[in-house]
Amino acid sequence: MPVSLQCQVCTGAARELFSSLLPEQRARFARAAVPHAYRAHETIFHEGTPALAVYCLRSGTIKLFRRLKHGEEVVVGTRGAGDLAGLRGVLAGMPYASTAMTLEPAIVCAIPGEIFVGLVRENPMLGYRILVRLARESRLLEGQLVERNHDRVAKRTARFLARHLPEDAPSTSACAGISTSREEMAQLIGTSPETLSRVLHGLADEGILELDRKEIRVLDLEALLRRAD
Amino acid sequence: MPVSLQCQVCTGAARELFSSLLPEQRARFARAAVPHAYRAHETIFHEGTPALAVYCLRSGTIKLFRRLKHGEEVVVGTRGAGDLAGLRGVLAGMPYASTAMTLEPAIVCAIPGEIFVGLVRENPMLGYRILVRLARESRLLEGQLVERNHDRVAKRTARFLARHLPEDAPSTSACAGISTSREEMAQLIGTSPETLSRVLHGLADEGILELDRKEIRVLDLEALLRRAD
DNA sequence: CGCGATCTTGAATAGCATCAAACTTGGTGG
DNA sequence: CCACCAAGTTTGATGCTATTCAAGATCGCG
Repeated sequence: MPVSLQCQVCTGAARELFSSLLPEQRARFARAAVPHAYRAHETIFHEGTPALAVYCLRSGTIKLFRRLKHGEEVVVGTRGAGDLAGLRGVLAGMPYASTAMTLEPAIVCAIPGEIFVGLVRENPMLGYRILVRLARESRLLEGQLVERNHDRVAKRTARFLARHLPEDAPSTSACAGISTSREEMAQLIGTSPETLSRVLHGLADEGILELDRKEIRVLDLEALLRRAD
Repeated sequence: MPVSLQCQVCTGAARELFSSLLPEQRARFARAAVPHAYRAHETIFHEGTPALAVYCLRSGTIKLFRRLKHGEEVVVGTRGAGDLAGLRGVLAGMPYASTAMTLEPAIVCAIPGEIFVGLVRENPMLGYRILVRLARESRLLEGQLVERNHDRVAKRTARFLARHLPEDAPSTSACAGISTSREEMAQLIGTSPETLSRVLHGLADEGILELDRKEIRVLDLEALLRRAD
């Protein structure tokens, strides 16, 4: 798949992150960064392989997951436009701790680790911004994994739905923008497809949702949010 | 409890972390840092309060935990000599995500957040080292929480015991340095005291451990490690 | 020696995964 | 246009792990 993209040093959502780069640094960045258009369900990097690059999402969504010995995939996070992936591996100088895979078509810039680290080390402002971002991300990760340990599937599902409502959601009748299969949705919530199905139909029976193979409509947002908390 | 300690800018395990400080910076650090000797089970900072300081452990051990609505404590990590606590809150400019409490008597230096952030921003080498540390810590956190989600209590217990063996452990007869009560040990493993008791006695019945109210002796390290994996 | 705290043991139960079978749905080709 | 197939989804039945509640055992300590 030949790509005729050129890295503008993230004109997108990550622009501010890199805004402190000097012209020379910016040029170095742009020269080294390799953008690539991925289709849905393509792997960007594999758990356990040397962390050679940091990936910057210009568009699309990806999931990060670990594979257990048993073979099962555990999703540890998702990233969207403007987010970075593979950051920790590169900084720690260790292999990637998880696999990154696109959930939808995505445009992703690969920034070689050495270049990235070089820029971070010589540009304190960039370093500080990365630090803040990593700190925020780490807090969030902790919260999500604690939540997954201690909240019931029903609650997590409600929260997941609430998080994926389109912005322009009318308060009583919204449409969850879930493009993924039930299998994948179950993974993101951290449960099995069967259990998810039961929970979803439970909510439908109570008139909170309306289910359709392709779409999940929220009929009673109030009630949904009540369960999400 | 009046303390006559003085901060040497961490002559201990965290020394290398701060080794890049220039004399003036080092002096500023030492002036601002406030060491304090805590007894066991004292709270260093509370979840939800503004993150005003980074804490650097000179000696002792602490646990970090979140309290759920239900009232239950969820341990999200432990820190020992040379480790930092409260780092993410200060960097993210957000309240502490967890509460820090000593498990044993500990000597801990409080470094005001502004001073810490100031030093990090003006000393790229320090910033980079903090970054690497945070990246490592975050990977570890992720691994531990995933493990807690998907490994059985028996396995986690075995791992916990293996991690807490004294260094000079003879291969077949070691003594786990567990000073805490069963209640606390259960918290650290992420289970209930009752379940922990059952698991421990299960291992004892198989001749892997020998239990005593005050001490846990490992009789068959091989077998223990086999269960830990 | 007795009392309170901690630890242990037992029984009942919740929540979820798993297995397996029925049921949709969309696509394909006759 | 319809029959059919494969993939995805739903539903039911069952089992397992760990929690919870409750009662009993043990220890340390006054």
